[in-house]
Amino acid sequence: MSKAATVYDVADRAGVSIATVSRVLRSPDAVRPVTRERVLDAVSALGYVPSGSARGLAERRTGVLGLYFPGFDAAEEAPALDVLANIAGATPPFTIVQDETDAEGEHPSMLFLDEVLRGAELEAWKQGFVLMVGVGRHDPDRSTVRDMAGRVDGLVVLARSVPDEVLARLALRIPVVVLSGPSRGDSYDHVTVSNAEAMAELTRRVLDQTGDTPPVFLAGPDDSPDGAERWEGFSHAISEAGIRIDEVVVLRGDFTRASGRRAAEQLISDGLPTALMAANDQMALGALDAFRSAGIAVPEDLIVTGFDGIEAAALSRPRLTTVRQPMIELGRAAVQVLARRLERPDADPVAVRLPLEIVVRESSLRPS
Amino acid sequence: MSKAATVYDVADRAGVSIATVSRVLRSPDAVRPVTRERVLDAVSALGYVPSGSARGLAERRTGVLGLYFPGFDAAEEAPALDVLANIAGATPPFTIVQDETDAEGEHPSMLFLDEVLRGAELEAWKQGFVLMVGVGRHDPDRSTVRDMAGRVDGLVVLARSVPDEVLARLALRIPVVVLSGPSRGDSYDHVTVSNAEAMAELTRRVLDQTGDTPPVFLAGPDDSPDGAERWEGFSHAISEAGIRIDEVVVLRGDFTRASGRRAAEQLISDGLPTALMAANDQMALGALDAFRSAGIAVPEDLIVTGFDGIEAAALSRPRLTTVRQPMIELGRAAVQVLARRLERPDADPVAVRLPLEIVVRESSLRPS
DNA sequence: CTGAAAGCGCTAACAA
DNA sequence: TTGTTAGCGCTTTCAG
Repeated sequence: MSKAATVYDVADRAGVSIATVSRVLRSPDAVRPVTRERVLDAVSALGYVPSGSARGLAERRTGVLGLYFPGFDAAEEAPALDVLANIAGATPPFTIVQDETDAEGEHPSMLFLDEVLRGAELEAWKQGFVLMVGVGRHDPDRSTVRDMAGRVDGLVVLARSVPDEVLARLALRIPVVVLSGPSRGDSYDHVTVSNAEAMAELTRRVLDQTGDTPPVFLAGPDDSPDGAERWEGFSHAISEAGIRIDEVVVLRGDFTRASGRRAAEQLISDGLPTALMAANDQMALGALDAFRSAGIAVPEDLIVTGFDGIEAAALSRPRLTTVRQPMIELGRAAVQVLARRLERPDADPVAVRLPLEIVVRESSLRPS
Repeated sequence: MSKAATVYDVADRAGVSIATVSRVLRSPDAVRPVTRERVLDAVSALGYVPSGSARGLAERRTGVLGLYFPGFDAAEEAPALDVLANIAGATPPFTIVQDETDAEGEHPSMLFLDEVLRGAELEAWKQGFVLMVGVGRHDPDRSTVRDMAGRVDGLVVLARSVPDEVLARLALRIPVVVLSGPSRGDSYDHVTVSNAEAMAELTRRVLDQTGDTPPVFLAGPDDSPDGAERWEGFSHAISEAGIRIDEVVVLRGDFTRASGRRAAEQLISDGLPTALMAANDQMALGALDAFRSAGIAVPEDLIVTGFDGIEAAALSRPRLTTVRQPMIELGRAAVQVLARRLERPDADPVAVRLPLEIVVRESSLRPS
């Protein structure tokens, strides 16, 4: 790690000019085989690795795509993990935990982002890009995202993770794709899902079973755009069925399992509805927990539905009816749109809307 | 997105030199407030975003850390997803799936990497770095990782994802941390877990219950270093108990749930052992599936254990006894070690070994 | 086929 | 406090 070799070092050693070194690396065929060999020898002898910065500067492109997520809110307080305490031998190689309690799986939205990231990764890989993942800090000026914008060829941004005016500025420099959230008539490319439509359909199906008694809606935090769209779909279907919206009981949670549990407990003491429709799976699962503890049978006593299609929803008892987000596809689509934009910089902005999948499972299937 | 503004543009517009522009951005206090304001105005007026490449070149550091993973083997054949087919309105907003069968959750090692990535992300965020995630292609020359190496300040590499000689060359240019896998006496920093010791302990505990009848071992693919270490721990405990290794039945799987199921089916027809110890959770869960179908009771009829501590292992019935990898901590530790190395480039290489957690659940608790 | 030289956009002495 | 200037390492005409 002394001092990294540069083109000059390689050129010297091979007895050629730096231009030739560059050629050998970029277009090998434009160089006579003997010369090429000499250069390649020098390259490996010196352990030459080209500087991405220099290359990026000269080429005016980096081959890197960026993915920007909002910050780790909860994780911020994660313990400070002191690695140095674990230098080999300093700690026992394992610990033992007896019979721990049922898994909670309380990573609210991170699970979602993990999968989106995986999809993005996959598609970036296919398209020959590397992905740079940035996580928002709570800087007033959003400098992280600006930093990223300076080092990538294009940026995928999670909706509402960046203030509009900052986004507008970034878009001046590189193509930006907005992921999820409402697709407004702006000039960015968008990749979204049809939250409202799917929730409306799910609601219709629940109403088919419950008749005219409206389900209770368990909403998310009121600053969540997804939550808002889901509510919109729900209320649309409700009105459509001729039920007055103000007859509907709406409980508010915060997308965590605990808040679902609390909501269910409240219902248990206030009197059970025919159905509970939650704005996400975590809350629905929490409710399932509470109902089980109280000896209330789902779906016999009431129907429960979720939204998102997280893995735990398929593993619960009863398994949870939900709407599956195409998380991997969202990531892939975003990168694909970005790559396309890079090729045709002035095509019209596109709004890609991926289909959701309504997954009907036992939690909503009332035995007749 | 016309032509991105540069320092020169900003300087012109603000009527100052480029040095002053740079100063305003790097050390604002070194500039008279009025001048600073003028520059900042020009910056926003022009939507100036500094070029990371130029900055990186001049500063000789990028503020980016790299994380390199081996390629998507299976995913390679992932469907080619044609986004353009989904331009808004072109497809139905949702589809409906009735009563799908039990979730498979067949992302072999990706789940592991997801979590490691999340940990790395978290720590990078804390330390003020951005993370660049690269996924290996099957290039003969490993150009992806070399490309990455050229654009980051330090690199975390998953063990065995990069040939030794390539790694050695990269390490000439930037610090490298090797994640997981055996920590040999090389000059890199290592972050690993104690696979063998934990597996040995788990085996002892199983033997406590089964007495001298040796468990069947369900191994992973033979090119997996983790798998090898686990086998090593298992066989160590076996010998220690005075059992001859060649008395042990070893089945080989490929870490997938399906292969676990097949192994279990074979046992069912060949005759049940007292215990089945799998080299990872996926296979153990597959075995659980097969036993359940066959009406065989776990742990009453035989004990089953896994390894890794994936979420599904906590949600199965019976819940699976396993050894939990500190995946998030692995990612965090790797980044932390890297950051530390960046500060003190010539400290001795460290080998961090994180403790595993043996999680005892019902699948291994024989009722007495 | 190869070399010379002009940038790419920014930082950091060094002067003023 | 501000400006001048010399790189940082690489790509890419343009000559030869």
